[in-house]
Amino acid sequence: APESPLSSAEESVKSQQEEQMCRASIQEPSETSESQPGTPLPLPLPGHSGLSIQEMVAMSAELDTYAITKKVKEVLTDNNLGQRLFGESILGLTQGSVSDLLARPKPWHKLSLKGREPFVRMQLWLSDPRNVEKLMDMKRMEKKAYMKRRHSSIGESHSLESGLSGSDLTQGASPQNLSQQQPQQQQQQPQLKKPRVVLAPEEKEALKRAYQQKPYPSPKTIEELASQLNLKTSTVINWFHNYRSRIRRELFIEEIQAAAGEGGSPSARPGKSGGEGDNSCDGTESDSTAEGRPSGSEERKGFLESPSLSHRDEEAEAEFPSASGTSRPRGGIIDSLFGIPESASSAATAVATPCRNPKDSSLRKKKAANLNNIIHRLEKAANRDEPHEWEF
DNA sequence: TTGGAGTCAATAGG
DNA sequence: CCTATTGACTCCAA
Repeated sequence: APESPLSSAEESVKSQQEEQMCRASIQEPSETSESQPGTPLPLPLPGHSGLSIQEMVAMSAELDTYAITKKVKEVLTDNNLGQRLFGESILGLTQGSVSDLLARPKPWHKLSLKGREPFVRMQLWLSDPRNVEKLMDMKRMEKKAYMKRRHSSIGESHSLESGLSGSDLTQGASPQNLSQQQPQQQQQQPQLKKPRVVLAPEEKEALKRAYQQKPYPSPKTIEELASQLNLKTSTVINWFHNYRSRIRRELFIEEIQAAAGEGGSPSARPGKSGGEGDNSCDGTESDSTAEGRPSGSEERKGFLESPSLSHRDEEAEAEFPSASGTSRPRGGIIDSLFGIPESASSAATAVATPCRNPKDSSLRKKKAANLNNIIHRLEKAANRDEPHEWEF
């Protein structure tokens, strides 16, 4: 299949590390009748023990999320089973979420309890000898139901029996309402559908540039960006939330890959071909970045000092220092971010550190993002009274 | 309130 | 059909 260009060192496909969960010795507080506040998912999960998924998640040993997703993808493709079916019936997630999860699994130690749930379900599914068979059955039933519906005018749903039950209908769909919209709304449908904002490439570029200047823009900056780009403030805010989150995730992935094929030659991200020549940067806005605090009681911010002319690179561009690694779950919490003057107490100092090495800027950019994140928190903490322990 | 984590769900490509 | 991307939302913790 069109898998990655870089063959990550395949670890033994054997991932059978399962069976550590399950009733076993861990005695749970007996009945613990109290129903989980959560557990909205009606997914009964293939029989298996009588534990709830959350209980299993809680006592599960560390799982290799990368190996699990790799195996799941393999099984699904080998059997022509789609993500939608798998997601809705096995994980209780939608197709898009499954795609994301399978393509970019976060390392186990970075996952919250909630985030681990899908992986535990996947592991459980993988260990079920009849997993494929069951899923195929469901697929057949769906098709049958579909055909029926298509034919006869009325189609009622059945509850699918068979061991697994199926999908749920994620409720959700809470009514929206909200705000206005740009001069652009005219839906014939009785329901006003929000048009779903689609940012233009130049808008994304501008946002990325803004992000490099300030990963955590102040409300004022956000306001400025929004008006300059003609976007709603909430859109800009959401964009920053999402971008930060996604950059962070990519860092995790590299962490995993690096761990997998340590020795080696990480090689450089292929990056696509250059593309056009424009790149004159600042085609539209530029300027900005003003934000002058009259009172100046704030900290001073100095972003990149040297304009340099190293701007290019597909994704966006950035010349940031590189720090290696991030954090380890156990052991040294700070095994990284060296190469940077510890004494550096401001974002400007760290971020502005030049780094002559025009290679793999993508990687560097991500690490820079992480660094910025750390810096942001440090500054925030410093601003507060007692910054007990920081954990990166 | 702000930011992070997880997701949803619309939509762009195959 | 299916999968990948991504703006927006919900829930939660600080």
